[in-house]
Amino acid sequence: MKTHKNMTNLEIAKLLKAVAAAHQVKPTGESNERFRIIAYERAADAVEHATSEMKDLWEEKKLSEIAGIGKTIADHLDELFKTGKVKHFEEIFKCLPPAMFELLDVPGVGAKTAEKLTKELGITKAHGALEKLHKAAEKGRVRGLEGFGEQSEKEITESIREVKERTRRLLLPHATGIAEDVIAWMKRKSGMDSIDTLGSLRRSASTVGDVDIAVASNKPEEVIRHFVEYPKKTKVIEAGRETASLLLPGGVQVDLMVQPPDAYGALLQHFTGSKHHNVALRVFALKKKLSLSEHGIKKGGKLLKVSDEQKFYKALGMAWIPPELREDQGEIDASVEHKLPKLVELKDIKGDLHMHSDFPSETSHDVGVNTLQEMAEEGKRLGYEYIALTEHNPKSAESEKKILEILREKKERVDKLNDKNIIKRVFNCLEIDIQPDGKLALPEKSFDFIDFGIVSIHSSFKATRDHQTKRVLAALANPKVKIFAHPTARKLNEREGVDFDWDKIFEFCKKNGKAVEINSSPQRLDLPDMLVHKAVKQGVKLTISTDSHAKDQMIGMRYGVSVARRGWAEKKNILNTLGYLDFKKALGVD
DNA sequence: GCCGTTTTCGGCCCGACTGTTTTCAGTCG
Repeated sequence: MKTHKNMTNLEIAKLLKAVAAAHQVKPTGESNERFRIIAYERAADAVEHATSEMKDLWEEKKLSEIAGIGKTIADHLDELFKTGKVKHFEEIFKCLPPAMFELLDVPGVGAKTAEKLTKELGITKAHGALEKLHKAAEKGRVRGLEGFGEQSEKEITESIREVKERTRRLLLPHATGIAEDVIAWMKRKSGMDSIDTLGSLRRSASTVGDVDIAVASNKPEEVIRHFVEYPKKTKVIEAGRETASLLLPGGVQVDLMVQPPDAYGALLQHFTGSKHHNVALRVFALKKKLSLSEHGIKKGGKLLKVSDEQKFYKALGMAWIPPELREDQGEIDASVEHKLPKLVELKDIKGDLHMHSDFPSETSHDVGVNTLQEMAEEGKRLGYEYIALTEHNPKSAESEKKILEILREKKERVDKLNDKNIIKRVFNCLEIDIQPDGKLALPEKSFDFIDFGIVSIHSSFKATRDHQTKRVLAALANPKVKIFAHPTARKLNEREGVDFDWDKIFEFCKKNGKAVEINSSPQRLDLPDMLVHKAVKQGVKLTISTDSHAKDQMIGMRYGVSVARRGWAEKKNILNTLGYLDFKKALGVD
């Protein structure tokens, strides 16, 4: 494992996973070995999902604040950031081929298998390790090894191909669409008491791997027979008595699980996850001498079947936990103490504050496809009291005179639109670029022509955390700027978000009455849920908006609401749940 | 190696599947 001083969270996570794997392969014989492995895996997981870069936390001496990182690993990371290496880790990796850690990415290959393969096949270097194993398996050199056979060789070949072509994770709306279509097909058949999504889809995570669906029925064979007839399938992967899997175009896998109604609650709970939630829940249950599984709740060796989820949680002495919260972020304690948040709902939303009409504002970014009026009418249809039209700012290359003309023209058109009283208010706004130096891409006089501005980053994603933080704070300081839009600027499956000092940004927003946006567009879902949770804890006001470039995208508000819910947001945390007058007052606009 | 309203020592989730084996280890979610 190569290490250096500026390792990213992803690289550090991989390093910690490698340490765990090394311990599995080279047991020291100590009795706590098993748990040390688990501890390193947990730490790797925590680093991978942290909302700040470890290096930044290290500079602030806050490494141990991450759950799963104790004194020992914090010390190792301290050494890593100071010297670029960790002596203790190097000692552990000694005599192990670097190639083995690359093979861990292959599904079905764990530490033991990886080590055996690299040793037996003479693959040592990390670079190109996957290709070498792939070739060896294709040539039939794996089947002869002890503990391997034709089956496992085939498995390896297929898994590596899968890794190479790994279809990216599905975006939430895409996965939702697929699930809704499958569910509609299933409902054409009678004999099903309930049907629900499972897994990350049911928890409304931003991206989804497989689409998993649960059915309650006393006739599992019939349900499965109907399922495998799903017209859009490209292949039936497997069809057993209680489970079946289909492959859909684009490599999307849909799994179905069927249980009788009297055991459905345990099934639903178990396969909704998350893994971390379930582990924490079982630890909690053990203290009450209860053992949990997908089959039900065991007490003194006796299995209690559970028909619905409410009963499942009630049997543990807790309130039902909304799926969005099941990430082991404190929801179990909150549930026990009956302090779960009352999560915001779609019907609470009173307006959409980020959208683009076809008004020609001479921008260098995309314009929308619908007129100002069409956007307002769609807002009315969705039951909103207000919307904000936030076209991108005109190109800075235009003369100031031209820019002011464009903005005067837009203001007139919005004024006229407001005279028609389609909804209570159409706010005349702009989405303004935050330039690399923190200046806004708009002449000062322009601000007289708008009700308020939302600001966002569309370039210069790479810079130090300190620089990026100052950049945004400078932009937010403008009194007409009210909302920080798609804050991290991440694009799911495409680019990581910008690294900020969130404590500073949130503190500034709270103090100065600036709101932070949860952008609902499928590729963004930005602010990410973990940071929403942080913002909620710090008392920062949020908005949920769609960033629609066409009126039919405005329906996507539900996905932003999902993100808010995953971040523990209640109605009171979201500014655009307020009625028109209260909203105006809260945002400080006329 | 981590962690703490039953513990600063002594615990640490549960079950299924798979392939290669004669009774189980490794991996996964």
